[in-house]
Amino acid sequence: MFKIGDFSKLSQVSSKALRYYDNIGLLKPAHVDSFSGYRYYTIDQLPRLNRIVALKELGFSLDQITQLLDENLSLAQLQGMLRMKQAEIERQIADEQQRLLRVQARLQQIECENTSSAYDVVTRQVMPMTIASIRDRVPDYSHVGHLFHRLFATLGEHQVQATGSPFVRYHDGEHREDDPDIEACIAIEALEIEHEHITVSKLPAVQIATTIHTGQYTTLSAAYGALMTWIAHNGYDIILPNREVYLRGPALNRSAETYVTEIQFSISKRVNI
Amino acid sequence: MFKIGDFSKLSQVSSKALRYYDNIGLLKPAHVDSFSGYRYYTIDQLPRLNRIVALKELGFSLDQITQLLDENLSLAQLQGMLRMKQAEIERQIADEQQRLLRVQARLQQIECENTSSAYDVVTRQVMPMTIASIRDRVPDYSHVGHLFHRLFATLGEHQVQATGSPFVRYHDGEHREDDPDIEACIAIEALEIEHEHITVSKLPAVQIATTIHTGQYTTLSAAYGALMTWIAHNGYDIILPNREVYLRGPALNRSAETYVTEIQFSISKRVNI
DNA sequence: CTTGACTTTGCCCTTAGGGGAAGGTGCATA
DNA sequence: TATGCACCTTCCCCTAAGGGCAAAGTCAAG
Repeated sequence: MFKIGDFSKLSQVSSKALRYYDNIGLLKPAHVDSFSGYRYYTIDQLPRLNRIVALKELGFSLDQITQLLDENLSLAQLQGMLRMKQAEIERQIADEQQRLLRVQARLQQIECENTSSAYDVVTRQVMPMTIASIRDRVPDYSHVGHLFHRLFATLGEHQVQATGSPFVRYHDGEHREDDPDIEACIAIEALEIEHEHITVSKLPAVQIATTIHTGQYTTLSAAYGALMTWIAHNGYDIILPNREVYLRGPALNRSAETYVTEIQFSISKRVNI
Repeated sequence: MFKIGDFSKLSQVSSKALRYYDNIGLLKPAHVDSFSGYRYYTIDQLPRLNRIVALKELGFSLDQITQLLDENLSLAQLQGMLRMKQAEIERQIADEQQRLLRVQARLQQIECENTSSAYDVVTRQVMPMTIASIRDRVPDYSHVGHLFHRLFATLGEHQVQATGSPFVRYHDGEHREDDPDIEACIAIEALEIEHEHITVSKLPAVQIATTIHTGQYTTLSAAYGALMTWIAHNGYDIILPNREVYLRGPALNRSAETYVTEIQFSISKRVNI
């Protein structure tokens, strides 16, 4: 019979942990003095404690270990749990490696440019939405306002409720100053409209990499650069078209310095063969 | 000005989290209505929130992010934090891979032997200790009792306090039935003794892989087998000598079925070149 | 008998919020 | 203007696996 401290030294498991295991019913002492409350363990309990520690190192929670030990389950069940654990660990490793990649990309960027980027790139989902849009190949970017003008005018005529911020989709494979293929979009309540020049379509939910640009549109290219670099360094592929969301644009008649624009690229994890 | 729900939709950060960030001072709303308590956010806060999310995905804690954002630190400091993070993630990945190895070893064992081993192998430290011992090359294992007899007799003569369980150290590179080189040991309070045939030495703290065998000594080899297999499958190298700790041995005059023995191999992580 | 080492229970603490209750607001509609 | 209804607020409890600390009780040796 060992007191808790001796058993703790023997097994190298803290007495706090031993008490906890007692509380949750994972390892009850062989004897508890009913007067003093002292816990007494025997050497026979060491194998069970060892098993607990071993399973803990495999990554099982104490809850799972309790089940594993008490509901003495079949070999097949144990095998199943191990396989699940295996898959889980593999997923975790992949996550960590992804994280490592991001940290390294950030470090590399600091080393190369000797500056920390003003753009923080984040991945997230965009919700699916129904949009009304006008798509056209226009001479240059200054015509975007015109497209939105036509779009909103038509929606107004039909009394269609727009929601969210207006955005454009760029359908060209690469950046081009001249004759870009632009689609001016706005999310709408889901309903049917018919009108020449206006298309209603549903955009599915997609995973995107996104960054926020604050300031005039003439400096947007820096944000594009940061975003593209990030995507390349973090092992993603771009899926066209990309979106440019005008979170705060010219509509408010405020200074161009206060414009806020979000750039979104739909992405998928690059498959390395 | 967005209410918390709108800002949440915009950023894909839950409003619960936004409130939490407000509480810990990480992201205060641009305006809080003093009457209703409603939080109002502006689009200008999106970059900061984005930065928070980005840093969170790098693995920083909210506490660290608060420091990173508010104590606007130098590029060198940021670089330092990133490097530390990098090292931490690399360590984590190594840990997970170790864990994966263990799970796979366990699965492999089930598949090969179609049974779950009775032996759970655990790694831990043994504390440094001062021991008294008698080392001898004896004809066979049955002489171990004799060695301990001499050891305890001598300690008794000198009134030396023994602590812990007696154990032996096997100095032979491999298992041999005949003429093994055996050292019978017992931990003692640190003091000087001189006596022919008895050695006092200090054992350093070492990392060990250990398992517990319950039952007669004739079946110890199964435990050895399980332990050796585990060590091989988990990428460790053995450092001699190994110890056999008699947690409950013949001294109590109980049935040999109740003997409890711990086998310890000092290990080091195998370097893969 | 005393002393010191050990043990007990109990409470609060840790991360990053999630879930839910009770009650107050804001906006659109009848 | 009254009323829904969706949204917002604070408050409290919960998570996993114990760690730290405090007050009080116990054990064993001298």
